[in-house]
Amino acid sequence: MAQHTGLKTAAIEKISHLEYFNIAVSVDCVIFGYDEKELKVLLIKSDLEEFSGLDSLLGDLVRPDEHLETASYRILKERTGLDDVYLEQVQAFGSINRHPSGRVITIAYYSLIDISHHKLRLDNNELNWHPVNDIRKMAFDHKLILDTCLKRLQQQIMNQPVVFNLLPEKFSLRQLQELYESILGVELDRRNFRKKISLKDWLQDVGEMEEDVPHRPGKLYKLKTSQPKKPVRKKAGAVSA
Amino acid sequence: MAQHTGLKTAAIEKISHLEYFNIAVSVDCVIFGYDEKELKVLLIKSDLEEFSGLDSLLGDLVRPDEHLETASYRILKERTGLDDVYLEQVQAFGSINRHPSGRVITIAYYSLIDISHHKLRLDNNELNWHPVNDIRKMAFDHKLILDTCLKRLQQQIMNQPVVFNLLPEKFSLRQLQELYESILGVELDRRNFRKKISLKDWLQDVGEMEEDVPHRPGKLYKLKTSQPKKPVRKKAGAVSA
DNA sequence: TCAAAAGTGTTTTGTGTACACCCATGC
DNA sequence: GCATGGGTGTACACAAAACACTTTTGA
Repeated sequence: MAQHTGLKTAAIEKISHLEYFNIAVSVDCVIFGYDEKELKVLLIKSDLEEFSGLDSLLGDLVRPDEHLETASYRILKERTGLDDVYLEQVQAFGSINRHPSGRVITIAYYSLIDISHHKLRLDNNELNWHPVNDIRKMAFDHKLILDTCLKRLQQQIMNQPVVFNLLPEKFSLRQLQELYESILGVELDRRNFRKKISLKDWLQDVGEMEEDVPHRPGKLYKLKTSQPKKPVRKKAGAVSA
Repeated sequence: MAQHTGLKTAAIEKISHLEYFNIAVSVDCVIFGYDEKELKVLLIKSDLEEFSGLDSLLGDLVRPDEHLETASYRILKERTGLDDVYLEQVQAFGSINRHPSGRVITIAYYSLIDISHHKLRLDNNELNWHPVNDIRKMAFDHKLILDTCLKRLQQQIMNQPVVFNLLPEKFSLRQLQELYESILGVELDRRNFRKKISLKDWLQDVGEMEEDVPHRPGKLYKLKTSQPKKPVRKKAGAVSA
Protein backbone atom coordinates (compact mmCIF):
# COMPACT_ATOMS: atom_id res chain seq x y z
CA MET A 1 0.00 0.00 0.00
CA ALA A 2 0.95 3.62 0.14
CA GLN A 3 2.77 3.47 -3.15
CA HIS A 4 2.40 7.14 -3.91
CA THR A 5 2.44 8.75 -0.55
CA GLY A 6 6.11 9.56 -0.76
CA LEU A 7 7.41 6.53 1.08
CA LYS A 8 10.74 5.74 -0.48
CA THR A 9 12.85 3.65 1.76
CA ALA A 10 11.36 2.25 4.84
CA ALA A 11 14.37 2.97 7.02
CA ILE A 12 14.05 6.70 6.48
CA GLU A 13 10.53 6.75 7.66
CA LYS A 14 10.83 4.19 10.34
CA ILE A 15 8.38 4.93 13.04
CA SER A 16 9.19 3.90 16.55
CA HIS A 17 6.96 1.19 17.81
CA LEU A 18 7.21 2.73 21.20
CA GLU A 19 5.45 5.88 20.15
CA TYR A 20 1.97 5.44 21.46
CA PHE A 21 -0.85 5.69 18.96
CA ASN A 22 0.98 6.00 15.82
CA ILE A 23 -0.87 3.59 13.66
CA ALA A 24 -1.67 4.30 10.07
CA VAL A 25 -4.58 2.71 8.28
CA SER A 26 -4.53 1.79 4.64
CA VAL A 27 -6.80 0.02 2.22
CA ASP A 28 -5.50 -2.47 -0.31
CA CYS A 29 -7.50 -3.44 -3.36
CA VAL A 30 -7.25 -6.81 -5.00
CA ILE A 31 -8.47 -5.81 -8.43
CA PHE A 32 -9.51 -8.87 -10.36
CA GLY A 33 -9.95 -8.95 -14.09
CA TYR A 34 -10.52 -11.70 -16.61
CA ASP A 35 -8.75 -11.93 -19.92
CA GLU A 36 -7.47 -14.66 -22.22
CA LYS A 37 -9.34 -17.24 -20.18
CA GLU A 38 -7.36 -16.39 -17.08
CA LEU A 39 -8.22 -14.65 -13.84
CA LYS A 40 -5.82 -11.76 -13.42
CA VAL A 41 -5.01 -9.22 -10.79
CA LEU A 42 -3.77 -5.68 -11.26
CA LEU A 43 -0.42 -5.06 -9.57
CA ILE A 44 2.25 -2.43 -9.40
CA LYS A 45 5.98 -2.75 -8.82
CA SER A 46 6.72 -1.86 -5.24
CA ASP A 47 8.60 1.40 -4.81
CA LEU A 48 10.15 0.31 -1.54
CA GLU A 49 13.76 -0.80 -1.59
CA GLU A 50 12.95 -3.59 0.80
CA PHE A 51 10.68 -5.12 -1.81
CA SER A 52 12.54 -4.17 -4.94
CA GLY A 53 11.43 -6.22 -7.89
CA LEU A 54 8.31 -7.44 -6.15
CA ASP A 55 4.76 -6.58 -7.07
CA SER A 56 2.28 -5.14 -4.68
CA LEU A 57 -1.44 -4.53 -4.53
CA LEU A 58 -2.88 -1.12 -5.16
CA GLY A 59 -3.54 0.70 -1.96
CA ASP A 60 -3.16 3.91 -0.10
CA LEU A 61 -3.41 5.36 3.34
CA VAL A 62 -6.89 6.26 4.47
CA ARG A 63 -7.51 9.93 5.10
CA PRO A 64 -8.97 10.85 8.44
CA ASP A 65 -12.10 12.25 6.87
CA GLU A 66 -12.56 9.40 4.45
CA HIS A 67 -14.70 6.31 4.73
CA LEU A 68 -12.86 3.05 4.12
CA GLU A 69 -14.95 2.31 1.06
CA THR A 70 -14.45 5.82 -0.24
CA ALA A 71 -10.72 5.32 -0.03
CA SER A 72 -11.03 2.10 -2.00
CA TYR A 73 -13.18 3.73 -4.66
CA ARG A 74 -10.68 6.57 -4.84
CA ILE A 75 -7.85 4.12 -5.51
CA LEU A 76 -9.88 2.34 -8.13
CA LYS A 77 -10.74 5.59 -9.85
CA GLU A 78 -7.15 6.84 -9.74
CA ARG A 79 -5.69 3.62 -11.02
CA THR A 80 -8.24 2.45 -13.54
CA GLY A 81 -10.39 5.46 -14.36
CA LEU A 82 -13.45 3.40 -13.49
CA ASP A 83 -16.21 4.63 -11.26
CA ASP A 84 -18.95 2.14 -10.84
CA VAL A 85 -17.05 -0.87 -9.69
CA TYR A 86 -17.95 -3.91 -7.67
CA LEU A 87 -16.17 -3.74 -4.34
CA GLU A 88 -16.33 -5.89 -1.25
CA GLN A 89 -14.47 -5.76 2.01
CA VAL A 90 -12.69 -8.94 2.97
CA GLN A 91 -10.86 -8.36 6.22
CA ALA A 92 -8.18 -6.44 8.04
CA PHE A 93 -4.54 -7.43 8.16
CA GLY A 94 -2.66 -6.07 11.09
CA SER A 95 0.56 -7.90 11.80
CA ILE A 96 2.99 -5.67 13.60
CA ASN A 97 5.79 -5.93 11.10
CA ARG A 98 3.84 -6.21 7.92
CA HIS A 99 5.01 -2.79 6.77
CA PRO A 100 8.70 -1.89 7.09
CA SER A 101 7.99 1.83 7.56
CA GLY A 102 5.97 1.41 10.69
CA ARG A 103 2.70 0.15 11.97
CA VAL A 104 0.21 0.11 9.16
CA ILE A 105 -3.00 -1.81 9.47
CA THR A 106 -4.66 -2.47 6.17
CA ILE A 107 -8.22 -3.29 5.23
CA ALA A 108 -8.36 -5.54 2.19
CA TYR A 109 -11.03 -5.21 -0.47
CA TYR A 110 -11.50 -7.12 -3.63
CA SER A 111 -13.03 -5.62 -6.71
CA LEU A 112 -14.12 -7.01 -10.04
CA ILE A 113 -13.70 -5.10 -13.24
CA ASP A 114 -14.23 -5.74 -16.92
CA ILE A 115 -10.77 -5.59 -18.49
CA SER A 116 -12.31 -4.75 -21.85
CA HIS A 117 -14.29 -1.82 -20.47
CA HIS A 118 -13.91 1.12 -22.81
CA LYS A 119 -13.29 3.52 -19.95
CA LEU A 120 -10.44 1.49 -18.47
CA ARG A 121 -7.27 3.56 -18.44
CA LEU A 122 -4.28 2.33 -16.52
CA ASP A 123 -2.67 5.51 -15.31
CA ASN A 124 0.80 4.22 -15.10
CA ASN A 125 2.87 1.82 -17.09
CA GLU A 126 4.09 0.28 -13.88
CA LEU A 127 0.65 -1.25 -13.59
CA ASN A 128 0.24 -4.71 -15.02
CA TRP A 129 -2.24 -7.52 -15.11
CA HIS A 130 -0.82 -10.76 -13.73
CA PRO A 131 -2.41 -14.19 -13.98
CA VAL A 132 -3.40 -15.06 -10.44
CA ASN A 133 -2.02 -18.56 -10.75
CA ASP A 134 1.44 -17.36 -11.72
CA ILE A 135 1.97 -15.13 -8.73
CA ARG A 136 4.48 -16.49 -6.26
CA LYS A 137 5.92 -13.74 -4.14
CA MET A 138 4.69 -10.26 -3.44
CA ALA A 139 5.66 -7.25 -1.38
CA PHE A 140 4.47 -6.94 2.24
CA ASP A 141 1.91 -9.62 3.15
CA HIS A 142 0.16 -9.06 -0.13
CA LYS A 143 0.34 -12.66 -1.24
CA LEU A 144 -1.60 -13.62 1.87
CA ILE A 145 -4.11 -10.88 1.17
CA LEU A 146 -4.48 -11.99 -2.42
CA ASP A 147 -5.03 -15.61 -1.41
CA THR A 148 -7.60 -14.62 1.18
CA CYS A 149 -9.48 -12.48 -1.31
CA LEU A 150 -9.43 -15.22 -3.91
CA LYS A 151 -10.96 -17.64 -1.43
CA ARG A 152 -13.68 -15.13 -0.65
CA LEU A 153 -14.35 -14.64 -4.34
CA GLN A 154 -14.63 -18.40 -4.81
CA GLN A 155 -17.27 -18.52 -2.10
CA GLN A 156 -19.17 -15.53 -3.42
CA ILE A 157 -19.57 -16.78 -6.96
CA MET A 158 -21.36 -19.90 -5.83
CA ASN A 159 -24.26 -17.94 -4.43
CA GLN A 160 -24.28 -14.43 -5.77
CA PRO A 161 -24.30 -13.12 -9.32
CA VAL A 162 -21.03 -11.26 -9.00
CA VAL A 163 -18.86 -12.70 -11.75
CA PHE A 164 -20.72 -10.67 -14.35
CA ASN A 165 -18.70 -7.69 -13.24
CA LEU A 166 -15.70 -9.39 -14.84
CA LEU A 167 -17.36 -9.85 -18.23
CA PRO A 168 -18.51 -7.52 -20.97
CA GLU A 169 -22.20 -6.79 -20.96
CA LYS A 170 -22.93 -9.56 -23.44
CA PHE A 171 -21.29 -12.94 -23.18
CA SER A 172 -21.78 -16.55 -24.16
CA LEU A 173 -22.35 -19.44 -21.82
CA ARG A 174 -18.97 -20.81 -22.79
CA GLN A 175 -17.29 -17.60 -21.70
CA LEU A 176 -19.18 -17.71 -18.44
CA GLN A 177 -18.24 -21.31 -17.82
CA GLU A 178 -14.58 -20.67 -18.59
CA LEU A 179 -14.66 -17.80 -16.14
CA TYR A 180 -16.07 -20.00 -13.39
CA GLU A 181 -13.46 -22.62 -14.20
CA SER A 182 -10.62 -20.15 -13.99
CA ILE A 183 -11.80 -18.75 -10.67
CA LEU A 184 -12.46 -22.12 -9.09
CA GLY A 185 -9.51 -23.85 -10.68
CA VAL A 186 -11.55 -26.85 -11.75
CA GLU A 187 -13.16 -28.14 -14.91
CA LEU A 188 -16.93 -28.19 -15.08
CA ASP A 189 -19.31 -30.32 -17.07
CA ARG A 190 -21.01 -28.23 -19.74
CA ARG A 191 -24.49 -29.69 -19.42
CA ASN A 192 -24.54 -29.54 -15.65
CA PHE A 193 -23.16 -26.03 -15.67
CA ARG A 194 -25.84 -24.79 -18.04
CA LYS A 195 -28.56 -26.48 -16.06
CA LYS A 196 -27.34 -24.97 -12.82
CA ILE A 197 -27.02 -21.48 -14.27
CA SER A 198 -30.47 -21.64 -15.80
CA LEU A 199 -31.89 -22.66 -12.43
CA LYS A 200 -30.41 -19.55 -10.87
CA ASP A 201 -32.40 -17.46 -13.32
CA TRP A 202 -29.73 -14.79 -13.54
CA LEU A 203 -29.51 -14.48 -17.31
CA GLN A 204 -31.46 -12.92 -20.10
CA ASP A 205 -31.11 -13.91 -23.75
CA VAL A 206 -30.22 -10.79 -25.73
CA GLY A 207 -31.24 -12.37 -29.04
CA GLU A 208 -27.82 -12.09 -30.59
CA MET A 209 -25.11 -14.56 -31.46
CA GLU A 210 -21.37 -14.62 -31.15
CA GLU A 211 -19.57 -13.25 -34.22
CA ASP A 212 -16.17 -13.91 -35.73
CA VAL A 213 -15.74 -17.21 -33.97
CA PRO A 214 -14.19 -20.07 -35.94
CA HIS A 215 -17.01 -22.43 -35.05
CA ARG A 216 -20.71 -22.47 -34.50
CA PRO A 217 -21.62 -19.23 -32.71
CA GLY A 218 -23.32 -19.38 -29.35
CA LYS A 219 -26.15 -17.26 -28.06
CA LEU A 220 -25.29 -14.15 -26.14
CA TYR A 221 -26.71 -13.40 -22.75
CA LYS A 222 -26.63 -10.57 -20.28
CA LEU A 223 -27.37 -10.32 -16.59
CA LYS A 224 -31.07 -9.84 -15.94
CA THR A 225 -31.74 -6.26 -15.08
CA SER A 226 -33.58 -7.37 -11.96
CA GLN A 227 -30.37 -8.98 -10.69
CA PRO A 228 -28.24 -6.66 -8.64
CA LYS A 229 -24.57 -6.88 -9.51
CA LYS A 230 -23.87 -6.09 -5.89
CA PRO A 231 -24.40 -8.98 -3.54
CA VAL A 232 -27.52 -9.25 -1.49
CA ARG A 233 -26.51 -9.88 2.08
CA LYS A 234 -26.88 -13.53 2.89
CA LYS A 235 -29.49 -14.82 5.24
CA ALA A 236 -28.85 -17.47 7.82
CA GLY A 237 -28.55 -19.98 5.02
CA ALA A 238 -30.04 -23.40 4.54
CA VAL A 239 -30.95 -24.92 7.80
CA SER A 240 -29.27 -28.11 8.73
CA ALA A 241 -32.18 -30.38 9.46
CA MET B 1 -14.79 0.40 22.26
CA ALA B 2 -12.25 2.23 24.34
CA GLN B 3 -14.31 1.92 27.49
CA HIS B 4 -11.37 2.18 29.82
CA THR B 5 -8.98 4.39 27.98
CA GLY B 6 -10.09 7.47 29.82
CA LEU B 7 -12.59 8.71 27.28
CA LYS B 8 -15.31 10.39 29.24
CA THR B 9 -17.30 12.72 27.12
CA ALA B 10 -16.70 12.78 23.46
CA ALA B 11 -16.85 16.54 23.14
CA ILE B 12 -13.87 17.01 25.40
CA GLU B 13 -11.71 14.81 23.32
CA LYS B 14 -13.07 15.75 19.97
CA ILE B 15 -10.39 15.36 17.41
CA SER B 16 -10.52 17.52 14.36
CA HIS B 17 -11.23 15.59 11.24
CA LEU B 18 -8.98 17.97 9.40
CA GLU B 19 -5.96 16.85 11.28
CA TYR B 20 -4.16 14.62 8.87
CA PHE B 21 -3.40 11.11 10.02
CA ASN B 22 -5.11 11.01 13.25
CA ILE B 23 -6.91 7.76 13.03
CA ALA B 24 -7.16 5.42 15.96
CA VAL B 25 -7.68 1.71 15.58
CA SER B 26 -9.67 -0.38 17.97
CA VAL B 27 -10.86 -3.93 18.20
CA ASP B 28 -14.36 -4.84 19.35
CA CYS B 29 -15.21 -8.31 20.56
CA VAL B 30 -18.63 -9.82 20.21
CA ILE B 31 -18.37 -12.35 23.01
CA PHE B 32 -21.02 -14.97 22.61
CA GLY B 33 -22.11 -17.30 25.35
CA TYR B 34 -24.92 -19.79 25.74
CA ASP B 35 -27.02 -20.13 28.82
CA GLU B 36 -30.61 -20.98 29.69
CA LYS B 37 -31.20 -22.08 26.10
CA GLU B 38 -30.40 -18.64 24.77
CA LEU B 39 -27.51 -17.21 22.82
CA LYS B 40 -26.12 -14.32 24.79
CA VAL B 41 -23.56 -11.64 24.29
CA LEU B 42 -21.40 -9.95 26.89
CA LEU B 43 -21.92 -6.18 27.01
CA ILE B 44 -20.98 -3.24 29.15
CA LYS B 45 -22.79 0.01 29.79
CA SER B 46 -21.23 2.71 27.68
CA ASP B 47 -19.32 5.30 29.66
CA LEU B 48 -19.87 7.99 27.05
CA GLU B 49 -22.50 10.61 27.74
CA GLU B 50 -23.59 10.46 24.14
CA PHE B 51 -24.62 6.87 24.64
CA SER B 52 -25.75 7.01 28.22
CA GLY B 53 -27.88 4.04 29.10
CA LEU B 54 -26.83 2.09 26.05
CA ASP B 55 -24.77 -1.05 26.02
CA SER B 56 -21.63 -1.46 24.04
CA LEU B 57 -19.34 -4.25 22.98
CA LEU B 58 -16.09 -4.88 24.74
CA GLY B 59 -13.22 -3.30 22.94
CA ASP B 60 -10.18 -1.18 23.26
CA LEU B 61 -7.73 0.78 21.21
CA VAL B 62 -4.97 -1.25 19.62
CA ARG B 63 -1.49 -0.49 20.82
CA PRO B 64 1.09 0.31 18.18
CA ASP B 65 3.17 -2.70 19.08
CA GLU B 66 0.26 -5.08 19.36
CA HIS B 67 -1.17 -7.45 16.80
CA LEU B 68 -4.90 -7.11 16.23
CA GLU B 69 -5.54 -10.59 17.53
CA THR B 70 -3.34 -9.97 20.51
CA ALA B 71 -5.44 -6.94 21.37
CA SER B 72 -8.59 -9.06 21.15
CA TYR B 73 -7.12 -11.77 23.34
CA ARG B 74 -6.04 -9.09 25.80
CA ILE B 75 -9.59 -7.77 26.03
CA LEU B 76 -10.96 -11.26 26.48
CA LYS B 77 -8.48 -12.02 29.20
CA GLU B 78 -9.10 -8.73 30.99
CA ARG B 79 -12.85 -9.03 30.84
CA THR B 80 -13.43 -12.72 31.34
CA GLY B 81 -10.25 -14.12 32.80
CA LEU B 82 -10.19 -16.69 30.00
CA ASP B 83 -7.16 -17.46 27.95
CA ASP B 84 -7.77 -20.11 25.41
CA VAL B 85 -10.74 -18.74 23.60
CA TYR B 86 -12.14 -19.19 20.13
CA LEU B 87 -11.73 -15.95 18.23
CA GLU B 88 -12.38 -15.03 14.63
CA GLN B 89 -12.05 -11.77 12.79
CA VAL B 90 -15.16 -10.64 10.98
CA GLN B 91 -14.47 -7.32 9.34
CA ALA B 92 -13.53 -3.70 9.81
CA PHE B 93 -16.02 -0.92 10.43
CA GLY B 94 -14.81 2.48 9.45
CA SER B 95 -17.58 5.02 9.04
CA ILE B 96 -16.30 8.50 9.60
CA ASN B 97 -18.68 9.43 12.39
CA ARG B 98 -19.04 6.09 14.06
CA HIS B 99 -17.20 7.33 17.15
CA PRO B 100 -18.08 10.72 18.60
CA SER B 101 -14.58 11.37 19.91
CA GLY B 102 -12.91 11.25 16.54
CA ARG B 103 -11.97 8.90 13.80
CA VAL B 104 -11.78 5.40 15.15
CA ILE B 105 -11.71 2.45 12.83
CA THR B 106 -12.56 -0.79 14.54
CA ILE B 107 -11.88 -4.38 13.66
CA ALA B 108 -14.66 -6.67 14.82
CA TYR B 109 -14.04 -10.13 16.19
CA TYR B 110 -16.42 -12.65 17.53
CA SER B 111 -15.53 -15.12 20.19
CA LEU B 112 -17.24 -18.09 21.72
CA ILE B 113 -16.93 -18.94 25.36
CA ASP B 114 -18.42 -21.45 27.74
CA ILE B 115 -20.43 -19.43 30.24
CA SER B 116 -20.15 -22.22 32.77
CA HIS B 117 -16.36 -22.38 32.53
CA HIS B 118 -14.91 -22.54 36.00
CA LYS B 119 -12.30 -19.92 35.18
CA LEU B 120 -14.81 -17.35 33.95
CA ARG B 121 -14.59 -14.22 36.09
CA LEU B 122 -16.38 -11.09 34.98
CA ASP B 123 -14.13 -8.34 36.24
CA ASN B 124 -16.76 -5.73 36.59
CA ASN B 125 -20.37 -5.68 37.60
CA GLU B 126 -21.11 -3.38 34.71
CA LEU B 127 -20.63 -6.44 32.51
CA ASN B 128 -23.73 -8.40 31.73
CA TRP B 129 -24.90 -11.19 29.50
CA HIS B 130 -27.76 -10.14 27.24
CA PRO B 131 -29.91 -12.45 25.14
CA VAL B 132 -28.98 -11.62 21.56
CA ASN B 133 -32.61 -11.55 20.49
CA ASP B 134 -33.56 -8.93 23.05
CA ILE B 135 -31.01 -6.36 22.00
CA ARG B 136 -32.48 -3.39 20.21
CA LYS B 137 -30.18 -0.43 20.42
CA MET B 138 -26.54 -0.17 21.25
CA ALA B 139 -23.85 2.47 21.50
CA PHE B 140 -21.84 3.44 18.39
CA ASP B 141 -22.54 1.17 15.44
CA HIS B 142 -22.33 -1.82 17.73
CA LYS B 143 -25.73 -3.17 16.80
CA LEU B 144 -24.58 -3.39 13.21
CA ILE B 145 -21.37 -5.09 14.31
CA LEU B 146 -23.32 -7.54 16.44
CA ASP B 147 -25.68 -8.38 13.60
CA THR B 148 -22.80 -8.88 11.20
CA CYS B 149 -21.00 -11.15 13.61
CA LEU B 150 -24.14 -13.16 14.29
CA LYS B 151 -24.58 -13.75 10.56
CA ARG B 152 -21.00 -14.90 10.32
CA LEU B 153 -21.50 -17.25 13.25
CA GLN B 154 -24.62 -18.67 11.60
CA GLN B 155 -22.59 -19.45 8.50
CA GLN B 156 -19.69 -20.92 10.43
CA ILE B 157 -21.69 -23.40 12.44
CA MET B 158 -23.06 -25.05 9.32
CA ASN B 159 -19.64 -26.19 8.21
CA GLN B 160 -17.20 -26.01 11.07
CA PRO B 161 -17.26 -27.57 14.52
CA VAL B 162 -17.15 -24.26 16.36
CA VAL B 163 -20.26 -24.29 18.53
CA PHE B 164 -18.59 -26.64 20.95
CA ASN B 165 -16.72 -23.65 22.30
CA LEU B 166 -20.04 -22.50 23.74
CA LEU B 167 -20.74 -25.74 25.59
CA PRO B 168 -19.20 -27.53 28.52
CA GLU B 169 -16.86 -30.34 27.59
CA LYS B 170 -19.61 -32.94 27.87
CA PHE B 171 -23.08 -32.33 26.52
CA SER B 172 -26.13 -34.18 25.28
CA LEU B 173 -27.47 -34.12 21.75
CA ARG B 174 -30.50 -32.21 22.98
CA GLN B 175 -28.27 -29.47 24.38
CA LEU B 176 -26.42 -29.31 21.10
CA GLN B 177 -29.63 -29.12 19.11
CA GLU B 178 -31.03 -26.38 21.32
CA LEU B 179 -27.83 -24.45 20.82
CA TYR B 180 -28.09 -24.71 17.05
CA GLU B 181 -31.73 -23.65 17.25
CA SER B 182 -30.95 -20.61 19.32
CA ILE B 183 -28.15 -19.49 17.01
CA LEU B 184 -30.09 -20.04 13.83
CA GLY B 185 -33.40 -18.88 15.24
CA VAL B 186 -35.30 -21.86 13.85
CA GLU B 187 -36.65 -25.14 15.14
CA LEU B 188 -35.00 -28.30 13.93
CA ASP B 189 -36.32 -31.82 13.59
CA ARG B 190 -34.69 -34.07 16.15
CA ARG B 191 -34.16 -37.11 13.94
CA ASN B 192 -32.79 -35.09 11.05
CA PHE B 193 -30.53 -33.15 13.34
CA ARG B 194 -29.05 -36.28 14.84
CA LYS B 195 -28.57 -37.84 11.43
CA LYS B 196 -26.78 -34.78 10.14
CA ILE B 197 -24.54 -34.44 13.16
CA SER B 198 -23.60 -38.09 13.08
CA LEU B 199 -22.65 -37.73 9.40
CA LYS B 200 -20.25 -34.94 10.30
CA ASP B 201 -18.41 -37.32 12.59
CA TRP B 202 -17.52 -34.60 15.04
CA LEU B 203 -18.60 -36.33 18.24
CA GLN B 204 -17.30 -38.99 20.53
CA ASP B 205 -19.46 -40.88 23.01
CA VAL B 206 -17.97 -40.39 26.47
CA GLY B 207 -19.84 -43.38 27.90
CA GLU B 208 -21.70 -41.31 30.47
CA MET B 209 -25.29 -40.22 30.82
CA GLU B 210 -26.99 -37.04 31.88
CA GLU B 211 -27.71 -36.86 35.60
CA ASP B 212 -30.36 -35.09 37.61
CA VAL B 213 -32.70 -34.69 34.70
CA PRO B 214 -36.43 -35.26 35.32
CA HIS B 215 -36.71 -37.66 32.41
CA ARG B 216 -34.80 -40.38 30.68
CA PRO B 217 -31.15 -39.29 30.67
CA GLY B 218 -29.40 -38.88 27.35
CA LYS B 219 -25.92 -39.96 26.42
CA LEU B 220 -23.15 -37.45 26.83
CA TYR B 221 -20.76 -36.63 24.01
CA LYS B 222 -17.67 -34.57 23.56
CA LEU B 223 -15.93 -33.17 20.54
CA LYS B 224 -13.61 -35.73 18.97
CA THR B 225 -10.07 -34.93 19.88
CA SER B 226 -9.11 -35.06 16.22
CA GLN B 227 -11.50 -32.19 15.51
CA PRO B 228 -9.92 -28.79 15.86
CA LYS B 229 -12.09 -26.31 17.69
CA LYS B 230 -10.58 -23.64 15.51
CA PRO B 231 -11.90 -23.61 11.98
CA VAL B 232 -9.98 -25.17 9.18
CA ARG B 233 -9.81 -22.64 6.37
CA LYS B 234 -12.34 -23.51 3.71
CA LYS B 235 -11.34 -24.76 0.33
CA ALA B 236 -12.98 -23.57 -2.85
CA GLY B 237 -16.10 -25.37 -1.74
CA ALA B 238 -18.48 -27.62 -3.58
CA VAL B 239 -18.18 -27.10 -7.25
CA SER B 240 -21.27 -26.08 -9.07
CA ALA B 241 -21.46 -28.69 -11.76
C1' DT C 1 -15.38 -32.67 -45.14
C1' DC C 2 -13.23 -31.40 -41.15
C1' DA C 3 -12.53 -29.02 -36.83
C1' DA C 4 -14.62 -26.82 -33.10
C1' DA C 5 -17.86 -25.77 -30.13
C1' DA C 6 -23.22 -25.39 -29.48
C1' DG C 7 -26.91 -27.46 -27.78
C1' DT C 8 -29.55 -30.92 -25.43
C1' DG C 9 -31.74 -35.39 -21.49
C1' DT C 10 -31.58 -39.35 -18.79
C1' DT C 11 -30.02 -42.04 -15.06
C1' DT C 12 -28.01 -42.55 -10.74
C1' DT C 13 -26.73 -41.05 -6.33
C1' DG C 14 -26.84 -38.36 -2.40
C1' DT C 15 -28.97 -34.95 0.63
C1' DG C 16 -32.80 -32.41 2.82
C1' DT C 17 -37.22 -32.84 4.85
C1' DA C 18 -41.38 -34.56 6.68
C1' DC C 19 -43.21 -37.52 9.76
C1' DA C 20 -44.70 -41.40 14.38
C1' DC C 21 -43.81 -44.73 17.55
C1' DC C 22 -41.90 -47.17 21.52
C1' DC C 23 -38.50 -46.70 25.45
C1' DA C 24 -36.28 -45.36 29.81
C1' DT C 25 -36.34 -42.65 33.69
C1' DG C 26 -37.90 -39.65 37.70
C1' DC C 27 -41.60 -38.31 40.19
C1' DG D 1 -48.87 -44.67 35.79
C1' DC D 2 -47.75 -40.44 33.97
C1' DA D 3 -44.97 -36.82 32.09
C1' DT D 4 -40.82 -35.91 29.76
C1' DG D 5 -37.62 -36.29 26.63
C1' DG D 6 -34.45 -40.30 24.40
C1' DG D 7 -33.82 -42.84 20.64
C1' DT D 8 -34.78 -44.65 16.06
C1' DG D 9 -36.25 -45.43 10.22
C1' DT D 10 -38.73 -44.75 6.06
C1' DA D 11 -40.63 -42.36 2.06
C1' DC D 12 -40.56 -38.49 -1.01
C1' DA D 13 -38.56 -34.49 -3.43
C1' DC D 14 -34.90 -32.25 -5.15
C1' DA D 15 -30.12 -31.31 -6.35
C1' DA D 16 -25.64 -32.95 -7.95
C1' DA D 17 -22.95 -35.78 -10.97
C1' DA D 18 -21.89 -38.81 -14.65
C1' DC D 19 -22.29 -39.40 -19.23
C1' DA D 20 -22.81 -39.08 -25.59
C1' DC D 21 -24.69 -37.70 -29.55
C1' DT D 22 -26.38 -34.54 -33.17
C1' DT D 23 -26.13 -29.80 -35.06
C1' DT D 24 -24.20 -25.62 -36.82
C1' DT D 25 -20.83 -22.82 -38.49
C1' DG D 26 -16.21 -21.29 -40.60
C1' DA D 27 -12.19 -22.59 -42.89
